[in-house]
Amino acid sequence: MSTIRVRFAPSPTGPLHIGGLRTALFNYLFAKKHNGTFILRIEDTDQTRFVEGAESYIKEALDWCNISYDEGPGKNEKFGPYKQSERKHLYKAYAEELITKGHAYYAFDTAEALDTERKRYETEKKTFIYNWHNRKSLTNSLSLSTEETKAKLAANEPYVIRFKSPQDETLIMEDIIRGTISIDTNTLDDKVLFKSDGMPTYHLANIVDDYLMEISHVIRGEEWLPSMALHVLLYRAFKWNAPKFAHLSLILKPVGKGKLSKRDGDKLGFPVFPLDWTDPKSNEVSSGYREAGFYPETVVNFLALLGWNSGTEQEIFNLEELVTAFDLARVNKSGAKFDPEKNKWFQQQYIQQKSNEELTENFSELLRTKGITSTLPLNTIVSLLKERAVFSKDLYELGKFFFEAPTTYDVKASKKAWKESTTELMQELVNVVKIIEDFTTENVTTQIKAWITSKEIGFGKVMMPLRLALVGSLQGPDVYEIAALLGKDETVSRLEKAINKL
RNA sequence: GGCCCGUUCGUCUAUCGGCUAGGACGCCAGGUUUUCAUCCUGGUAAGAGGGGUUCGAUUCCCCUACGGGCUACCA
Repeated sequence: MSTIRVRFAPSPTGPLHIGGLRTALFNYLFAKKHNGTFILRIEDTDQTRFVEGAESYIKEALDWCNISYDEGPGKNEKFGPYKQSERKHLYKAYAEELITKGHAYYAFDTAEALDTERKRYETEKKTFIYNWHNRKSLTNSLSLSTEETKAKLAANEPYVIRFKSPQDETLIMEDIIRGTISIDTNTLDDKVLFKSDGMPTYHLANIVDDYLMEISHVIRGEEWLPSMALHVLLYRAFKWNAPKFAHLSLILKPVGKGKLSKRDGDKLGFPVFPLDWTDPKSNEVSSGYREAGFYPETVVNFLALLGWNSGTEQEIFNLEELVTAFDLARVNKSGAKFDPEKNKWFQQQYIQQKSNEELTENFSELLRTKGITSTLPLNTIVSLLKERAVFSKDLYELGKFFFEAPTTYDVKASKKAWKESTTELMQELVNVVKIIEDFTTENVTTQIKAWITSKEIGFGKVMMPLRLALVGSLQGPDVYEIAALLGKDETVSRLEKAINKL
């Protein structure tokens, strides 16, 4: 059995998008499933698009999700460095090797010249492709004589190195997810491999590094599918064994057309980034899952199920379970729309799994930031509130009546609960409450129930206004529990307040 | 425009030629909780269209439509 080595290779041009996070996750799951190695490589060959802080953001996001890499920048650098900018010196020799072997050539066309060509083709309703059909009429080492080329190089004229894509061939390729893909090489572009600024393009750097780092499987987004032919051809030109490829479908926006974008999150009010991100130039803030209150388990689980399923009816998976169940062959071919509602459902499932202790800790911290101190048993309150919460921050809204008496009463609820005779009834209830000796949930329950029964009236006539007086609305946990937790004095005081106000 | 990929309930998906097309989210109804939420039960809703191949197609092939991606000296 050969060793499995996969890599996640983002470029640090901004915050990691959840689509990228899913690619990282699938790579990680595949590696762990097969006892392989998961590598992080930073692809920063485009200096003009470099964004400060993006690399550390990527690392932090992976870390938050518990997706740990075995090799990467600053970690276990066996095949390092793991940043392409630090590998700059490596690539040119490979590009030149290709020229020597006749698989690449120098091109001296200026950006303006190419632009003019493109425009000319456009007016003729044709597509401009730099390849076999027009190489000879453009300025490159294939159209120029050896002497002319040498002269240009000697004169330090700017040049790029282009791949000489083959003619009249149907390339048959295999993708683990998509099966057989075929392409006519005549439709291929002579892609730039080496730029005039001395840096390789993605294509060259990617292939060279995957080879040098002994990558066995390339798992990446569908946006790379059109480049697969070039990459396969490059491996062939170098006489290297190509890794296996798997192209993941994209995550689409919830409504409308197109792939999920940063804007969608802002518009529909859900995060599309793992962590908050402040753009260093515009100071614009994009909100992240972490800060929105989602658990990393939620994000991982939800993302895993977007485009993959285990074939069983299980939907809740932790990371270890995902590793065990994961199979690239069960990844879907088609794009998946992002569904914020289902995302929320996963979060709710996970908060229900949390222990009361952990949630109580979150809760007391939340109260501290709100400046609320209380002697009430927080863990009991949390256990009552938990099933109503989706995020731990909900606990505050859900339970704030425990700490402050209602100042207003929900209008609709008042109408429903507080009738003509209620005031008198509540006054009577105050006296009943006052004589309860030991103010436990049990005693409160039995004694109020006994009184209601003796009055021979419906329970709703008492319980609803009582709830309204204690909570301010017709919501929340069991009324007797609430009363017992608040204590006799507070219960009486809130009842009297309601009697005055309603 | 060209090239490549895709297409099952509104959404995520199961089905690897023979099913009353299953599950989940959402939504609706009922029950439990004398409130709300949770929970339970039930309901709603799908094979893009047209041709083939086959005894039989959601499943295999072709065409069309639609969706997506790519089409930079960006990744």
